[in-house]
Amino acid sequence: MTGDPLSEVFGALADPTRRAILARLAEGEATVNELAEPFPVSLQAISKHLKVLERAGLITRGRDAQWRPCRLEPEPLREVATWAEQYRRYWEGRYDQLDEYLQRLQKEKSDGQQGEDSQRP
Amino acid sequence: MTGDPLSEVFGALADPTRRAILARLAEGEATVNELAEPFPVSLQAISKHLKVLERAGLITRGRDAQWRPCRLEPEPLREVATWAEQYRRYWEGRYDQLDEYLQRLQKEKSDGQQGEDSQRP
DNA sequence: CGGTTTATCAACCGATGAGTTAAGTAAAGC
DNA sequence: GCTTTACTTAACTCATCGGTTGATAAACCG
Repeated sequence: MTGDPLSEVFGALADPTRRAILARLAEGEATVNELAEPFPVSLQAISKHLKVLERAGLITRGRDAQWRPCRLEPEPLREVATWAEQYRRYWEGRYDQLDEYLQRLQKEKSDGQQGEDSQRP
Repeated sequence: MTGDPLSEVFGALADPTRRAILARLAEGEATVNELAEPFPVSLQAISKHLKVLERAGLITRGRDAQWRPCRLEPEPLREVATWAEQYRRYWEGRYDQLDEYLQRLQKEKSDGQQGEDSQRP
């Protein structure tokens, strides 16, 4: 994605196969073949998905002989939850004082319309 | 993205510009020009971002003369939060009985290794 | 009316994504 | 030591993404 960690994570999650892999890993470690088994794509495709998940920090991979067990790394998911929670008051339809203030300020700006070094050429 | 709603939402969120637009909209409705102002890209680029956000259900657009005020639509964000919350017990390091059972089952499978109609050719 | 402001649509471009097949690496097993 | 098993890397295809410029639509303003 764009490079920043959160974009990397969201980008990794924007694929149902990868989300399914995470769901599977929530049941415990698994090898690449085990992870690939349910999907109608090549093992190489899964290998790529795993690399994406790894880059995003969503999984880590160990070594056990020729197997490469994958493990769920939940920290980025916590960050996603935290990020989304910021908006909780919006989906709960509740707005605290600051929000109301900001909304009122916003409204006045679109009515009164002046000040604020805007981009008038 | 792949078509399913959640992928659409995650895909929309996988861009810092679009997340910044959402953050701005959390302060209240805004027009396209207002949203574009902070960014070093063309208005058309922002218009495209808005279309992506709209397709994902993250914003709606009204009509006020020649202006098209954008509004934050928090429902998909709630779904994101809910989705991520599924993994809460993992980042809290706590596992309930079912999880332990699944993990044990998983471990036994990788040790004992038989039964389970797997993909042996 | 003509011009300005606000925003979208269309065509293009380079980069990236998700998939493929084919070849390469690495450890185990006989 | 050769084969098998597990997985990765490489090279390619094709679609989509994020950005651009240029043209267009629609509503207001004088």
